[in-house]
Amino acid sequence: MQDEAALFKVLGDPTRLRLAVMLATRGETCVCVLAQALDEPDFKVSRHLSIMRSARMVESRREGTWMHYKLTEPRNCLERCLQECFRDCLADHKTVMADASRLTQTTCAK
Amino acid sequence: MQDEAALFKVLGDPTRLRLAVMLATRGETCVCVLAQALDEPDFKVSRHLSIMRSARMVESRREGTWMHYKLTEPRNCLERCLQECFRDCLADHKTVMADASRLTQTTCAK
DNA sequence: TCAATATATGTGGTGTTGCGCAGATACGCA
DNA sequence: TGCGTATCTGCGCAACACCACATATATTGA
Repeated sequence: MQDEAALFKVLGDPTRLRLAVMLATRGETCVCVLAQALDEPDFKVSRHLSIMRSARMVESRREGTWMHYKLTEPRNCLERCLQECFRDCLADHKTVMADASRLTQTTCAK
Repeated sequence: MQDEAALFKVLGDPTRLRLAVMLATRGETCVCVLAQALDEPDFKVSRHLSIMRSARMVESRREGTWMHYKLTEPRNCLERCLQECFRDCLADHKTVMADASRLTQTTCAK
């Protein structure tokens, strides 16, 4: 049960929950875009993403200097359920909408 | 988003997650039964239940010296989704099964 | 009123978490 | 090789979380 609780624990921080919903609705996204969306310093976003990665909730892909993050494929019922949750219950949340609208660019500068 | 994260945070502790699943599958249950099922001291179970109640995740009903707890009716999409999660994804978890089998009585002594 | 039972809470100790800052690292390009 | 941009990490601090123990409260029934 430790592992399952750990998943919830990761989502128990507002910044990480916003990131999770963002990735669920947008798919793979790079750190600079996420930081702009959330209006938080990049080191903070980066640190939370690394916590999420430790829990295998997200995975990263490097492309030049940019790091792209996405949700991992759900590997069991619980992970599937939680991702549905992000999309079905949280995507239209006020804060999430504000995060999305804060984006002036949909991808990082090339 | 604070509120939503707070919900996840409550579930981010193994003891509370076990309690949540227990209540989801058994319905209203009294503290002594929960403590026996989880094989944890009653003051610990009681304390975690009170944390869950602060988050309005459970509600209590007194009957004599006993306190019965149950999950609150879900009040939005997220709460509904999480309760489905308890029943559909976590009810057959090894730990939860062990909790259930540890019960020699299905209700507290009368 | 008093004892017994069930449940809740105050307390202190210890470990964990989130934060901002500063500095480190990684990569691309000149 | 050296610079600039993007990202990550070490650190110290303050706040919080969980635990076990002891004590308090609530209720019933003698």
